[in-house]
Amino acid sequence: MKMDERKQQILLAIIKDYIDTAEPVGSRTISRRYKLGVSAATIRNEMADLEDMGFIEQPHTSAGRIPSNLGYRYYVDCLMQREQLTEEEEGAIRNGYEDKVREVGEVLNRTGRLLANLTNYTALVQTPRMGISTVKHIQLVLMASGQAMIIVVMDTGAVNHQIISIPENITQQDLDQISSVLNAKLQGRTMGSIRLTLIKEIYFELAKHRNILDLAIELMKDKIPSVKEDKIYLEGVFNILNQPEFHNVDKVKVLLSLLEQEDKVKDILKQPNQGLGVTIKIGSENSQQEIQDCSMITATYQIGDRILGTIGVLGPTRMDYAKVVTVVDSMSRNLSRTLERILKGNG
Amino acid sequence: MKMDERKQQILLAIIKDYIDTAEPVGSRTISRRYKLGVSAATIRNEMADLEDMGFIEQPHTSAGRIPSNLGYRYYVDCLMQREQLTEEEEGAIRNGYEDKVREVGEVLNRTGRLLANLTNYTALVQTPRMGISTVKHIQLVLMASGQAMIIVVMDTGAVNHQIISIPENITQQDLDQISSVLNAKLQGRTMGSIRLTLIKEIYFELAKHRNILDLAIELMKDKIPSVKEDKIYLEGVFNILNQPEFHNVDKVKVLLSLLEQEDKVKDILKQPNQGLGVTIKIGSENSQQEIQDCSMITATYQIGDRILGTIGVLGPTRMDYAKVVTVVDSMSRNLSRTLERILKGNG
DNA sequence: AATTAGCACTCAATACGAGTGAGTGCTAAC
DNA sequence: GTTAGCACTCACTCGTATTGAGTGCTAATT
Repeated sequence: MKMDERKQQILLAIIKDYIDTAEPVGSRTISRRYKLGVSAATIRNEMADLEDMGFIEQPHTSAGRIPSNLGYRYYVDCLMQREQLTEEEEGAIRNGYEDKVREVGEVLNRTGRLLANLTNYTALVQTPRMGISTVKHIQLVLMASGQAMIIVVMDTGAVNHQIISIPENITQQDLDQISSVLNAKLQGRTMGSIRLTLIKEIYFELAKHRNILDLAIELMKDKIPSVKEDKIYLEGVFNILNQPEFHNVDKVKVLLSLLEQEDKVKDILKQPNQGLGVTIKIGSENSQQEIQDCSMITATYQIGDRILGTIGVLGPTRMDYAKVVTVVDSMSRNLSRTLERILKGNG
Repeated sequence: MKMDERKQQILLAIIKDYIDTAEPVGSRTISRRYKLGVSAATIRNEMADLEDMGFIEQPHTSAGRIPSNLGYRYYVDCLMQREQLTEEEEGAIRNGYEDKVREVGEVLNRTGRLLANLTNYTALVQTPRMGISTVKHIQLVLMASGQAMIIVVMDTGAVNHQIISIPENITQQDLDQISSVLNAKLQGRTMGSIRLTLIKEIYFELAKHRNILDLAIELMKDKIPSVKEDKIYLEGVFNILNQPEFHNVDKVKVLLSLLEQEDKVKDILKQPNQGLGVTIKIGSENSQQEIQDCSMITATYQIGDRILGTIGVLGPTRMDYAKVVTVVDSMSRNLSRTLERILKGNG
């Protein structure tokens, strides 16, 4: 069977209508609502063909058709025309980050909120991939005897801290000394670049201060590289409650408990990434069991040609692809630009 | 009408049964399930009285009775016996904080998780009220020309940071100088104690460095005191999905969108606080519209006789009060002890 | 050969009515 | 004061139409 012009138009009509109404759509509806110049009977015949080809399916015999995953796939690949942003939306994106926003964390946060608000689905924003941000400052603060806090500030504005155990006899002066050595050695470096050579340099530097040497080495080897840089900003989780497909509490529970598990959420975005541009995963194309009746639209953001991370929107397969693709694309470009401004602005 | 012994027993039976089953309970059920030594008919008569008195109500004519808010109130005030913790639960609370947990934030976090897990409702944990924690360290880091980050470490282990604008010509050396003055003046002080006298001291100290004086004063006056210390840890939000009263998505939506609004959540815990011990708010006793068919059980935690904050559990009015009261009480005491250990342990 | 009108058929959804059962209130007897 | 008995209520559950949107097939039409 061949996919001719008319079949395409009918498939398009079915998908558009279904995205709108969330109801199975029948031949009558199409012939009434869309001016295709043929009768319902003809449409019925074509629909039977489309079903044979696997693009649409029937929930039950006497119902209309709904798009299959394959149908959506054909739609986004061949039929869909991206929706233009309204001026309002364009404005919202453009003004999303007032210039006073300088912290990367804050930028990502706003990105998530905007994505969720513009699409009415759930937004996911990944922090920039480790290895791009560099250490700006390291500080050790004595909290109590035998306890210190280590604070690592990245040039992105990210701040990480953790409490660590130290020998009882270490003083704040000792810590200051270590801090200054660490700062001298690590400033401007990425986490990934902390290598043995550096550790040797530290060793050499502090060799005469045996009491703090071990601590310094430990920090270098274990504590600092373990600073976690990746995090997912989740926004608009509750938007799914507005979708008719989630009117039953059990489905909500499945999805929400997935989104509660941070590592699983990370996996969702950590798909082997297909280069630049917008990626669409439809239903069972998603590897995670729990979102196999959802679709994800993602896009990477970057500086130059270095990909930093991914942003995405998660919604039911019956999602407004035409719109979401535009929004995600536009937001990812804007995010790239904004990060470039912030990070290149620094030294 | 008088509340005699038997009425009490019947009310108690109704409430226990309803808490268990979430179904209206009838006279037959009571006479069968609870050995009161009287017939269903007698119970019916008593129930009619209890209804007149406002303690129970009927959803519709031919249904059993359910407790009214007033009924629950009478129950928790006069009838309820606190449930003992199981050994398991007691163990969980006791071991909730292994000794390696030294950060206040982490302690509060675990408190929330434990509360939610033990009760199967939603847990709310307020951070210790400003004014108790003292400044441990202040650090200024130059991020870019005209931009710096200010980091404030409290003795509780809380770390706050924000990006601020500074004059273009300020160098890291200038910032270090300010840092050291600020540290000298502020270490060991609470946020609340930053007063004009201190600012004058700074002024005196830095008078000869005109270029950084303004910045230092601004930090002291505006930036540092505005460090936000209060936050609510929310845990087990999705536990409400397991409650039959939230089987319909619209109710879920109302509650979840309330819990999304941080300031409203703060208000919930910020009720004028009734001294020590456990406080119970039932249904319409809550001031917030959205939780008028929920109950809140809260308790304060403190060091010595200084109240630091509140923890609480939010569930449907049909909540297992006997158990939750015990858990909340026990957790709040344990939290007080733990914080005491951490905070008094420091200098 | 493609299209369409017509028709029989399917089946979820809705409506309806009878039956069930848990519950009540009232009354009269204990 | 308590209880047995009874009539009554009313949500709930079935099973049985009824409806209506939808289909597939066939035969007539273009």
